[in-house]
Amino acid sequence: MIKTRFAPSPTGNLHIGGARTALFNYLFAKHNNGIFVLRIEDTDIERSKEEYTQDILEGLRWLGILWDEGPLFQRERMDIYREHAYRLLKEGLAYRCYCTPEVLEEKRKNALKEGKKPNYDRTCRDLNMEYPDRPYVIRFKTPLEGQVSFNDIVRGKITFNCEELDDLVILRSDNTPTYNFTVVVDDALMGITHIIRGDDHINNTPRQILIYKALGYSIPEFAHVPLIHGKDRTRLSKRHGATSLLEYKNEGFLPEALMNYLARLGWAYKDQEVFSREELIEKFDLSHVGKSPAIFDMDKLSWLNSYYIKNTDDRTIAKNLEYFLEKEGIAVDRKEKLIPVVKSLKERAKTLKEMASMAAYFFNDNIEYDEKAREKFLTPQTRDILESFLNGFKTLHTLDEASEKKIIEDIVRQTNKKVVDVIQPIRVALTGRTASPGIFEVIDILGRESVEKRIDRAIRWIK
RNA sequence: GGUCCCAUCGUCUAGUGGCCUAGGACGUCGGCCUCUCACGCCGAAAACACGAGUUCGAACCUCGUUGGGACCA
Repeated sequence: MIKTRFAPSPTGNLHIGGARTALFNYLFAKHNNGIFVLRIEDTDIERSKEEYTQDILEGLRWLGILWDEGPLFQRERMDIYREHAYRLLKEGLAYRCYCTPEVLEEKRKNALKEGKKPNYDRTCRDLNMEYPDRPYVIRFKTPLEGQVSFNDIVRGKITFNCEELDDLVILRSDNTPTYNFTVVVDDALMGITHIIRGDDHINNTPRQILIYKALGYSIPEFAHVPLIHGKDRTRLSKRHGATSLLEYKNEGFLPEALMNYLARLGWAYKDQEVFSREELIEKFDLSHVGKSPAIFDMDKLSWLNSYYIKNTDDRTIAKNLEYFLEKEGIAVDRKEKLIPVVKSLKERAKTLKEMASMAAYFFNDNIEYDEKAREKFLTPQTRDILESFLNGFKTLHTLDEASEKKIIEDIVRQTNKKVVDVIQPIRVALTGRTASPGIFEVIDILGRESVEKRIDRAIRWIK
């Protein structure tokens, strides 16, 4: 049974990179009918915050990355780590180190001065006595020589020399375990078979493998996926913009679009660009994950989002639109307008937020005129056009495009103007802007009463 | 600085020794459509980092150089 996990530490929001790591783990597990576990690595009490945990959980739920087990919290498992640390101590695979931070700092400086590596010099490794009254840390006994290598699923064989690794601390003097130790204990105990994580962890892997071996647990498969970079080609961080996945939600992105985008960042399936969740699960594999870092490209995300807006059913979009309209403070009193509005706007909006701002004028007759639009199209010269249109419009028994068109064509003939010159003032009168869906569509959505009210208001405004 | 990793259009990528005159997508530019704005459609520019080798043949294999990144300090 395949088992993967996503193990963020709640020291920050869930960002794009973390979300993609989670996604790959989720897709790989689902593709193989396996289990996806969520584990919160909150051992760093200083920096871990409850709000970050919430952000992570909410972000994953929003994206639809649902976990089968968890969330497990490392803070509740401290005793387990301690037991493991003392077990290694008892078995002679770890040792007590009494060196104080000051001494260590001194040693590090000296080593550096002599041009040596600033590794711990293993003074306490072969100490055969205990000092019951002195504080100590527990260090792992790293083999003095030999190599550790592993077969990374995405990168192939990676080898490290043991001399490069020093005797890392597994339990601090305050009795708290360290990162490289807790991950191993947890992954082993939870039966994780495939560890898919960012390649910033490659350097940790050999130490972890050594710990697996010392503990007598079987070693999982590793797959290190490249990090996501910002435009400046460095690791994605706060200064690259969105710090939380939920900001994308608030900006009006569809979770399906973001998931699709994230999946294609570092992974490809031939020439295919658009994937539903089901298709991703069906087609995802680690062998087509790339090795080089990918740069986050807002333009492409934007394109995918508009694609998904166009191709998602109207009711779903309408529900979202309503949410965004209300968030912008626009009361949606006439809900029956929602679907028609979506129909005409889904081709034009790149995000739901943008759609809401384009939809605002449909829901309130007291529209605001865009300044430039007003100056250009609501003038004494266009008043006649508006009046003619209003008069003609009032005589209509039924509202249909053909007869509305006829009114406009008549005005065109009488005034000797171009169609566009007649329509634009009407458009501004009805929407307040120079750009909108087709004028007959707008009239249809607005309905007789609103149209007359708005044209009339524009005429009075000119006077 | 040490260790490890990486390298195809601006960006995401296809490519696993002959199918490559290097394909697709976003973006850019040009055109068509058109009541505005979009959508859509058509077209264009745009890449195998460099140098050696292996081979009949290399984007693909090997080595080196250069560049980039991550981790540790």
